[in-house]
Amino acid sequence: MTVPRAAKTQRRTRIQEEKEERILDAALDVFSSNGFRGATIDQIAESAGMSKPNLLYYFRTKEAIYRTLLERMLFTWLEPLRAFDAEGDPEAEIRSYIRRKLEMSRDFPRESRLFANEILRGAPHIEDELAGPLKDLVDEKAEVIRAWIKAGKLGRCDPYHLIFSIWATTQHYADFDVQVRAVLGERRAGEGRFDDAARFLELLFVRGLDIKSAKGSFG
Amino acid sequence: MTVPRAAKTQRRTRIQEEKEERILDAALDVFSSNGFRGATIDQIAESAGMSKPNLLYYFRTKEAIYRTLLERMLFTWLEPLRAFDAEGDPEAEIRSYIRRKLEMSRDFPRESRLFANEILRGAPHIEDELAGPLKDLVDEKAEVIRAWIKAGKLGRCDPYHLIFSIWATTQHYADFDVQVRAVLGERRAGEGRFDDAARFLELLFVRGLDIKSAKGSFG
DNA sequence: TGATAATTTGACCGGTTGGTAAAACATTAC
DNA sequence: GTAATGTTTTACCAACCGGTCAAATTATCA
Repeated sequence: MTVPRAAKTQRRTRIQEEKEERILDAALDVFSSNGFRGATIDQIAESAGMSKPNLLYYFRTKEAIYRTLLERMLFTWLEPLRAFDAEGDPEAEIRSYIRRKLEMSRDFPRESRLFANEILRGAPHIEDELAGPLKDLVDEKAEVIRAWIKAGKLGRCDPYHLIFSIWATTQHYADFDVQVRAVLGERRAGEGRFDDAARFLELLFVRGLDIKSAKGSFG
Repeated sequence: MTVPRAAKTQRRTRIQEEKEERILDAALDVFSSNGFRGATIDQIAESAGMSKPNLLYYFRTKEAIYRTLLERMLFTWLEPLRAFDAEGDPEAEIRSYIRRKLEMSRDFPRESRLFANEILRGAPHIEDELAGPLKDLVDEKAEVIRAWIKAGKLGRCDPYHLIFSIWATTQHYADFDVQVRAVLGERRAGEGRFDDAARFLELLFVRGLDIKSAKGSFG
């Protein structure tokens, strides 16, 4: 029998681990730039340097690849928000949250686009994830922000929309990259635009939220 | 001969106009929620209440429908930015720009998602539009903002990233609607979230940009 | 080395999809 | 009414696509 077909009980051979990684990387490329429906197994297989049946030996279906990718991505996507610390200084926390999210857009644009794609389509694969773990986490952090407001460390504002606006502005640089590049033109072609964005966004939020820093302004 | 096939010379029959409109509306539904590749002609045809060959009598290809939709959408999408007035009061202009964009997210979410989809895919159909007309318009408005800054009406900041951040935050409510709803839960289920968003965003930007209003604070 | 299990390949299949051909049907113009 | 033009339908096709199968090949290990 040749049943195992990747991860039946646990990770088996070194070759399995290696190939699966190559497939996932190729799939991330293809899915993030073509969407689930727009991606073909042949494309992924070719990009991973193997034949379609060979790829299907490691992942039984296209869906299986996609789901694996989504799972991994969701975890890292939430990492920065998890790091948001109630004990920390509001200004420092918000600044570093913005910076972290911006770094993710710079370093993992494919993951960001994969996520954007899924959400655009109505999140058919992760609706439970959104209404469950994500909502809980956001609720928790919103409470932190609300406490800061009550303590007078922050101007009054809706913490949910605050979080949304940080997500939106930072992910924009990954998801709408083509547009950003087209508009900026040759000016600041390289990674410089991420530094500019960080500067602008930190200023916008720190000032806009009327944050009273414990240790005064950094700048 | 039955050659005309929709708009050979000019708009001909009333029936043509009517059917084309129905097709475009159905196509907007289908394209915006499934992407170009994910949409099928059959789906569009069914949603428009006609047979596939009948639909193809009005638009020769799937591409043709998509292009028509994109063209229309781009025009209205840029409308709010065009309305941005150099002569106006900075605070009023930025407030109304935010409000207008937010209204577009509320009233035309399908168009917003169609656009987001196209950009996510690398804007294959509208790259010229982005690097040409869009860039020119943004350059022009960035100059306006820069002038306001020079005149001391606005704190120093990068006008391009300012525009990006308004785009991002406002379109977020259309493009990431599922996520927004999931996180907000039953709380503020209806259209109320747009009012909350408007309140938050206007506050964030007016304060964050350190705008010195001619007529003092509105609130 | 040989047996056993893991991996890879080529050939194939059924369903879907974008699009066509041609004839039937409806509408309008005279 | 009838001829010309505009519209709709039925039947169809070729390419693509997700996935299977069985045989061939390679790696592992006693």
